[in-house]
Amino acid sequence: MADSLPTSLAPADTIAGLAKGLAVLESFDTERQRLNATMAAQRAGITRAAARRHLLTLAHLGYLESDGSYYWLAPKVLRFSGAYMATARLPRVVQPELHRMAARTGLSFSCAVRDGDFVVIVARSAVRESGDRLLAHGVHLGSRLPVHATSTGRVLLAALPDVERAAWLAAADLQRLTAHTVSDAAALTAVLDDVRRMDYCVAVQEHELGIQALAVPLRDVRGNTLAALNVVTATNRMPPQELLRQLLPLLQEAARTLRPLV
Amino acid sequence: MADSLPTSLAPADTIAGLAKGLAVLESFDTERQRLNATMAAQRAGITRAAARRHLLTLAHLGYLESDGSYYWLAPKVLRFSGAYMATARLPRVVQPELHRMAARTGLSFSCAVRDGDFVVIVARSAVRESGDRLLAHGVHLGSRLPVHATSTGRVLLAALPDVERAAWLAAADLQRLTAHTVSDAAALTAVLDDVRRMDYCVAVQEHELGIQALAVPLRDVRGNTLAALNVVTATNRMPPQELLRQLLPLLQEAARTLRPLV
DNA sequence: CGGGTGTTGTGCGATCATCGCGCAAATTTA
DNA sequence: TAAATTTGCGCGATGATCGCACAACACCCG
Repeated sequence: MADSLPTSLAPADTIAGLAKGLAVLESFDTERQRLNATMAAQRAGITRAAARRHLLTLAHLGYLESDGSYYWLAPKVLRFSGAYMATARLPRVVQPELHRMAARTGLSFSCAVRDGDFVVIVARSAVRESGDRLLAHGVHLGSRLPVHATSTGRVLLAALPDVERAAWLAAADLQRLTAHTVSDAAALTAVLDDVRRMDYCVAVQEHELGIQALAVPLRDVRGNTLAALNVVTATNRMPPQELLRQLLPLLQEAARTLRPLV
Repeated sequence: MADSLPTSLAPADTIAGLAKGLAVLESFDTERQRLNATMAAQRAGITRAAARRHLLTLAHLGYLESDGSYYWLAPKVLRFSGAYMATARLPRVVQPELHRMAARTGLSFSCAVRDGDFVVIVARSAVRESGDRLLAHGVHLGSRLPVHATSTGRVLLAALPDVERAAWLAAADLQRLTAHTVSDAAALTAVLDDVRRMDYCVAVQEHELGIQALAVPLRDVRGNTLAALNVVTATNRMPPQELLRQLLPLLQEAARTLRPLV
């Protein structure tokens, strides 16, 4: 139900069928992986009959698979991410730098941009920890993490002009994800002011227990913040001040190197 | 122009707007990353006016970015792959096995399924070679490789029933990608018969010079081939018979381990 | 076992979203 | 500067999409 159809009025030329179809496709997420017409209708905010037609169409085109009643995502949806990854400048130039840092430190680095209330991971270099347990496992390319509880998200929020930031904060639902999540608008504003002043952000166990992250903004030559770079570590491996001492210079250096390239 | 709109007649309830919109979204690929209304119309096989409306809609929904005339993919398209990767059983169960094999051998392993004339990479464990030059670089999650010139593709083709295989071969455009590509239907049939008999496939420099690959089918307990697992090496690192001797047992063992899980 | 209650599948006529024509503005070429 | 070409987009006609409503099915409970 969270974010279904665009709330803003359709701007002149809009294809309703396409918007609804994508709303249907978006309603398949981590929680609801298998939907029937009734559920899809609810989640996408359309009628059951319409949902059925859209599901049928998506299945016919190969984006969904179906047993007749239920539908689920087909691998064909990877086509879009494949095309994005192959063509978009940002992941292409950032990826090698992330690999380099990961190789040097043995830690996991990501690059993220904002999409509404979430950050989207557009590049990542994950390192298997001892054992093959992945840190912050389940974070893939294309993963969506809540913007208010992540180091990258806060860096991106901090880069917003005051009015936009205020508007976002007023509308946002700052869910408490762990006992450490800052879920109060005033408190978050203060945090974001800090982020602006320091030009980095540390988030300790705000999104997931046992995990902490450090992020810096990635700016282009004109000073626009295009993305955020971050590194993730287990809290029991490194105290926050070590995180800053060892990894902040590395991230800042990477951001500086990438500035003319993005 | 290649594969735009579904050629089969629309089956009863189909939302034309959605089908066209997705055709538009699909027309952004590696070759053409930035399109205007005219080009998108050509590639998607619709009129310019319609293309414009669909592009506008996609941009409004956040899937495309635009400077007013040209359009390109926005990171929001990663949402779909993120959802697929988080929910689909296949990549989830295969991924750890790929990592394990990659860690043991220092080589790159993938898992692929077929989508028409292409295989789609649904899971991958890439290993940076000495230096940080990635082997078969540019192969990402969601990458689409021609089915006839890849080890995985042939394993998947070999699993087709005779009639389907024949139908596919009759319609297929077997592009010659390197001097080694088998691009003759009769020759490919023979190759596929071999693949069936041996239950593995080696492809040496057929897709990319200097690269060879070995693939085996991944079957479920009922014997249906769901995907293909493969490993890629540089031709100058390992002669084909070594590839078979060292890596075939590893892949077969992985496929056997995964059978009850997929 | 049968009637009631909720859910699902889908045909159908009305309606409004979508169609592409075609003009005007912008841009390129001569 | 004028001609030729491409692009942006308004408009009325039309047919694709809408959701109602009924039938078929599943399930529960008296």
